[in-house]
Amino acid sequence: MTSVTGERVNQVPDSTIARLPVYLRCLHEAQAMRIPVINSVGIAQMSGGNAALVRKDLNHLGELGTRGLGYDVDVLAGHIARVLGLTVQRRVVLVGLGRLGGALLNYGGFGDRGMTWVAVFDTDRDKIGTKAGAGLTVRSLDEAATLSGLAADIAVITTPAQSAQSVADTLVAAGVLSILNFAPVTLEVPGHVTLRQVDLSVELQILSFHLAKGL
Amino acid sequence: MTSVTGERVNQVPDSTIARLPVYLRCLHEAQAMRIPVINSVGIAQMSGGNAALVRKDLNHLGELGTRGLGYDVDVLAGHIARVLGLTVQRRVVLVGLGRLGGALLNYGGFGDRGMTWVAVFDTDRDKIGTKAGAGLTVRSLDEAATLSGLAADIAVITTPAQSAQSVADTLVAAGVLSILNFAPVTLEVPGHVTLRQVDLSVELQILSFHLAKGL
DNA sequence: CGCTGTGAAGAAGTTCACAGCG
DNA sequence: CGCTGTGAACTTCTTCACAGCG
Repeated sequence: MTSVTGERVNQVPDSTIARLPVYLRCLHEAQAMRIPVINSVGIAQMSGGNAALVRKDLNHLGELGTRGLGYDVDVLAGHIARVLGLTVQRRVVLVGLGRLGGALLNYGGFGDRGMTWVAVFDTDRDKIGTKAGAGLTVRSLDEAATLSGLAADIAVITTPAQSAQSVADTLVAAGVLSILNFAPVTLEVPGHVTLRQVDLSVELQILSFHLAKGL
Repeated sequence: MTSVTGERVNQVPDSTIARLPVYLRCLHEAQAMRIPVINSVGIAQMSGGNAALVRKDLNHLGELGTRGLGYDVDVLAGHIARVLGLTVQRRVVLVGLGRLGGALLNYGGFGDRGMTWVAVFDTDRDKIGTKAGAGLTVRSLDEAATLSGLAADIAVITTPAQSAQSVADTLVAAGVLSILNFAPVTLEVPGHVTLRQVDLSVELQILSFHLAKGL
């Protein structure tokens, strides 16, 4: 759907999208430091990237800079937030209230911008009915009907690997369009669902490789 | 020691390295299912990738397959583990025993293959001296001498954003060569140190973008 | 005949270098 | 004069397509 607003956001490459949240964080830091204007070199330093790439990335969102000056921090932050869809409040559900799930629930960085936890699910009878963080009561995922009624945008899976696929199936059936999976399995979801895998042990193994290489 | 075995591991591209841990996980699943041989199509399905790419990736490690058959699961798993340096036990320290830190400490997936927690640090006086998971006692990072004595390979940072850079500096000074940072800041480390950033809120923001894009 | 290994083609992403505007 | 915006060069990654071996 070629968006009525005529944005050319569709053309923003994935690699750029992955960097925008980082730029946004840098801009928030700049705001906290009362810096009103920043140039591509400054953003590159703060984000650990390259200035030319920063310009290319930002240019995908439009011509937001002023030649000879740089970018207005507030304007740019607002623009990135809008492109990332953070101006809309996203409704997020957590499935699997283990330690990691609990950590995410109480992780300030989320609720911060655009994300609201709307439900917590677990299969453990001892946990169901108890209060999780954020004032939410832990429920059973069996109530798929309940899930549909939540109109959740994003689901975060922090269950054991063995249950992750069936949880994902339930979520997809309930209309969830985006899944962030922390379980160490490759999930299969229909093409219209966006899936991101975060496997913590993969990260450690990559570091291990670099240690092995460096000797 | 420029590896007596004359490996050509140095030429393995980063993108391949990032996928090897995923292939390894698939092979472990195959082992659990008593599947002795697997072909590139099978690995591609299990890992959610493309068969040609799987072959290219694996071929970087040598000619490990048998034409007309596929790859011996055990042999391949062993080879990948060796390339990733998982045959050596890696000594990992955790800095910042918050909820996320606690979750990682007790996350089975780590201790599993090649990773051993050797110390836990925190600045909170109430936590120092108490037992964390894995039978470790929480210590103060002030004792940088202690840290050096640990001969840690990898450090995992789960402190608040504001303290992460100074923690990283301390770790680098103590000789740590690989850092996995969960704090939402861009860390600066010397070139010889490998750094990986995992920012959980970045992941959610990327999902948010895809929701926004899909209308 | 099936599946790996691989050159060649193609796509995607990054860096360069500078024109052009404020 | 400084910094953005951007074509063009370059590099890296992925896919294709098939030769070649078991």
